[in-house]
Amino acid sequence: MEDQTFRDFFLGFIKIHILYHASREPVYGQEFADELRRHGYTVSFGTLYPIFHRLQQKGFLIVTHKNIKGKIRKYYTITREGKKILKEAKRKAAELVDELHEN
Amino acid sequence: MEDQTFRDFFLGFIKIHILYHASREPVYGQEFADELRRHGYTVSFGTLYPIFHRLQQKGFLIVTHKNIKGKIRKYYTITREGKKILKEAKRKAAELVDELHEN
DNA sequence: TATATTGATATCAAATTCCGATATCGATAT
DNA sequence: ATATCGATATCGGAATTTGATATCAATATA
Repeated sequence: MEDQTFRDFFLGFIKIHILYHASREPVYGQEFADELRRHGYTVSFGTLYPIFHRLQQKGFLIVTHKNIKGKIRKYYTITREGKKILKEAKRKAAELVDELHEN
Repeated sequence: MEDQTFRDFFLGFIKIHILYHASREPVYGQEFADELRRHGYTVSFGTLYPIFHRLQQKGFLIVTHKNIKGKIRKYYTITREGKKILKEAKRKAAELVDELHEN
């Protein structure tokens, strides 16, 4: 179960995942797609890269280029602003889970 | 803190909230907007109503019209299909929260 | 009888986002 | 030269989001 009729439910989750990982260590797109797949999310690069770009453009991530064996990788790291959103996301996600488990 | 630079992070949360409430009792738009506001989400009716419509169209909700003191209300209730998504959402949300709280 | 009010849903057009497919990039291997 | 490899970028069509505005049906009021 994971298809196009309800992917939009989880796009926010994916964005939060990105912020979280980028708060722990620099992340780049290709690797992150695998990480997401491991968590059961499927997302194409046509979706993923623009998300990275927007998060950067909005000031939640910063990027550094790294040349790895001749391949350019763009590593993203969270910013102070990004951390604020992440914190808010943490709170809201916890609240959601609590509510979902009320009797 | 809750503005248009990161609303998209939480639109999925809102949709899950809808499914959850519609699994407990019939819900309608106007009332639900208040409920969301209580939870710290701001969303206009131009966003909210189309979400209800799509959830219904995709078979996750069913609607019944009720005439309350002359005002028509559209009460939405979750379907079997909707419950499946809700269950999946519950699992994914819990997983997200767990991950966010890892050291 | 008209019209204002009230609680509610519907829809519009512009902007943004999503998506799969396809292109591109830079270095190394053949 | 060109094929391959790991990676990022972008295209155009579709779908979603948004604030603003319209509409609806009944009742209250003038």
